[in-house]
Amino acid sequence: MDTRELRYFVAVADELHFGRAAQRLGIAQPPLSRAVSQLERRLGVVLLNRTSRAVTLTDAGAVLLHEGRMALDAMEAAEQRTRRAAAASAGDGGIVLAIKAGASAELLAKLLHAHAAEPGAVPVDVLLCGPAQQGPLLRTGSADVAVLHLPFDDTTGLDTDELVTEGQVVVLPSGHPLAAHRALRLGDLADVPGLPHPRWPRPDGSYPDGPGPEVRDHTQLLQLISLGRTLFVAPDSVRAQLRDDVVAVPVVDAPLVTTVIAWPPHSRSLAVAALVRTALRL
Amino acid sequence: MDTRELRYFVAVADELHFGRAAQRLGIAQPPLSRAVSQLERRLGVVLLNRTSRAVTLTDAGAVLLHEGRMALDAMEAAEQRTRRAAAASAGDGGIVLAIKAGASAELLAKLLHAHAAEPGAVPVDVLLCGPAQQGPLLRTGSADVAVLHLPFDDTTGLDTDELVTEGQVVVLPSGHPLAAHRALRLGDLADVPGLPHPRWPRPDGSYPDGPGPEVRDHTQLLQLISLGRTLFVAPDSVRAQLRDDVVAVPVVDAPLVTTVIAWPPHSRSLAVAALVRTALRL
DNA sequence: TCCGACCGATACCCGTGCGGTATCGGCCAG
DNA sequence: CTGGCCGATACCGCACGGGTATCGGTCGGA
Repeated sequence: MDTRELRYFVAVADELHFGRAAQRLGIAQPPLSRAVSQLERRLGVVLLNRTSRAVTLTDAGAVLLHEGRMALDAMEAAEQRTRRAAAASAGDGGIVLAIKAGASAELLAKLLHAHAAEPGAVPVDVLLCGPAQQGPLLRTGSADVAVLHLPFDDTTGLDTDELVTEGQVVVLPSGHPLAAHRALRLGDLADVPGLPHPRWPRPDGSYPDGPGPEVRDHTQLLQLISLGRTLFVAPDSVRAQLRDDVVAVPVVDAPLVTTVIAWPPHSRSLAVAALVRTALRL
Repeated sequence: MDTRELRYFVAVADELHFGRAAQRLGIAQPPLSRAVSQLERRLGVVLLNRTSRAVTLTDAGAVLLHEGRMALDAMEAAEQRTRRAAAASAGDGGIVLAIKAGASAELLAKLLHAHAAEPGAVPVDVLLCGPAQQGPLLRTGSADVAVLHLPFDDTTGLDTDELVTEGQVVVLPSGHPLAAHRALRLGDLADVPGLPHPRWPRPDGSYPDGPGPEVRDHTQLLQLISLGRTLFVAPDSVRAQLRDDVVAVPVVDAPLVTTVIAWPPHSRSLAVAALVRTALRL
């Protein structure tokens, strides 16, 4: 199977529309139709049910969409890591650590400090990324190690070690009535008048519908909270970054958040192994 | 990156010889040279150091060999699983379980029996394979679930659950002086006169050098043992399959063998999940 | 009921690029 | 110094991918 055919099929399966998929791929529609039916002929499997009004996935098509995405990720990972290996042996660039921007700041600082103190430590490039981006970055080879947070991030197919587990707090405007409580429950936060939950961008950049404000980063978020426009549930450790115009109140029934360090399962990099070892000693 | 170029590069990196690699791929040598240097140009990375007498891998080339193998496995897995998904929804064929031929026979029988008793159980095709083949079969999508044995099999990149842990025994001809012992150590078995360790075939079918007899399966092996030509160290559970012309003696310092059930980390198959659940209940 | 819009498939043409053969250039052995 | 080995280069023919034009089928609205 060819990557081209697979990329084409994934685009069609995503869009369920040959025209839009062709546009996304930057080609015309007829070659796309041809390539997909050629793939079906090669596999001997019907992947899509087409009518002139709708395109739907068959069971086999759903499998290929899922498995094919992994395979394309693996291809991209091979390419990225090869490029980075070449850059590394040319002397510039070290290993890349991906972490959600604004998360586990203190832990990250301690980790980088401890790592730098090791003899023969490889330089670490920190890649601050959006929510739930660390896993894909690892899987596509754009990063060598990542810090991620269960149960939010998906670790399937990655090797991990646990670093810390913590409860969650809700961050509220300091003047708000709820801020006076010693503890809260998720039910108390579901429909607070005037404090809707914020809306984060999806991977494709669009925002879900809802009443809350659209946010892109933590600075923006904290400002919106201090303005009394929204609230925010996050792990305990965000407290270290809060100023006194906002208040953190424990949420007793929020799921525990486990911070883990993760790497691709077949990693052979000694540098990654050393960094993980350092992290586990913290 | 194209699968064709990657397959070509992997072949050259394996053989470290363009001519042999071309032969293995079934093409002439010049297109192969061209494809590999085109890949290098596309990546902007030197993968091979060539002289007219020898070809060696660069660091980046070693990375691409490793990562590229994984990526090609993933591509093949996508293809295989799609084909099998189509066959499954056509009604024929169930999930494929890979297990080393002759290993954990009793456990396998219990598992299959328990699974068959479940309501709505999917049929299970058992794929008996050679040593250390289960991992690759899972990774290339030829199997959905496998039983493997630590520390012999490589589980990197697979999700696993432990089933049982057991010690090892040495299987000896019943008349042999060592057979009278209650327990033995690995050191006692290293150089037993007249009883060299058997030689198993490598994945490519060739045999390593050594004094022991070449063996291909357990029947052959047991026959050679009863003939007094070799001995064999294996997990406790092989005892169930022994006849009285051979004797099993515990090896006290042999590594413990853990039997695990494994599946690809991103498996979404409910049938696999059900089989794993059944296995854990045993 | 019919027309128009939408959507995927088909027909046909053109250019890129893959694979083949022939040959070159460098390197070690005898 | 020469023959043999090995990878690179040169050149050619054809298959295949991508483009435009068009068809066939289906739904919605007048």
